[in-house]
Amino acid sequence: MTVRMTSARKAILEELESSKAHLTINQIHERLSGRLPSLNVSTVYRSLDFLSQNGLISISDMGVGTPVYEIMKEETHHHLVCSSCKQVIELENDLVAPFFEQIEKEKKTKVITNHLVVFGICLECKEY
Amino acid sequence: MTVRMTSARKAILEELESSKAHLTINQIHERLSGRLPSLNVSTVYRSLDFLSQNGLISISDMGVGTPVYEIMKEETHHHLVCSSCKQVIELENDLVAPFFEQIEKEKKTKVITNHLVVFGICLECKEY
DNA sequence: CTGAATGCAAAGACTTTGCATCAGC
DNA sequence: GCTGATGCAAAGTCTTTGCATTCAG
Repeated sequence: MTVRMTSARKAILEELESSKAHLTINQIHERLSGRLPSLNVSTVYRSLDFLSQNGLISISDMGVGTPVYEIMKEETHHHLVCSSCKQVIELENDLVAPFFEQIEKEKKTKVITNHLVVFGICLECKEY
Repeated sequence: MTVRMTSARKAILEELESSKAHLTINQIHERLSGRLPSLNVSTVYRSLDFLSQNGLISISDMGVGTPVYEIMKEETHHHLVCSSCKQVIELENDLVAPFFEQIEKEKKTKVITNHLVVFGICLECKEY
């Protein structure tokens, strides 16, 4: 079974790559409908399945109801999402890596959370 | 607008309390259909909304496709889910608390992740 | 009593699937 | 040219909603 890099898959990867964002299925479909007017939602579903199965993209739940998809990078990256204003704050790897190492050591597991999401209340929202 | 502790809401809370588990909407509905045969799924949806809005239960994504619901406890609790065999391993609070404290200090936020889920590969699955 | 919560059925949204056609390789 | 991927439409699943009825306070 040979794998084909089709225009749909390529377009999805490019969109996720260039936008560097977490996108929902519908956002991906909308954004691509300019370039690929006949692109069907079912193809987006199938392509996202394919790409995540093959480790090219990752899936996270950021608390918006549906999963979001993003390009899989070498570097892990992590976010703090404000439960109140939904703002996304970056958590530097230096902050998270020691925690993961600790888990791996104590639990003898390999952590593969490529994108950790922690929920909280941001500074601005705390003040009101 | 007065709040009513109805039999549906009470039954859901009791079920989550006694099972001490993460249950999906359907699991909750099934488990209660013995006690409340006429309980409708739509009531389960509405009740879970209500209970989570009011901080009595929490919602997490454990990677099973649908969210799971559980009783909100004073103590936070955290899990490592094996992406391969789906086994759930507890992460002691002692392991996680310092990490959250670090985030709160550096980001000046309040972390309210009551149930952190980290994905990984467990010891057994690593060996095969 | 009163109005919030429920049951029911219907609508809506989201996701998957079968099959003929298309297009990478 | 093969065969995997796509488009389309239809089916399936999950979730929400309107409305009459029920029941908690």
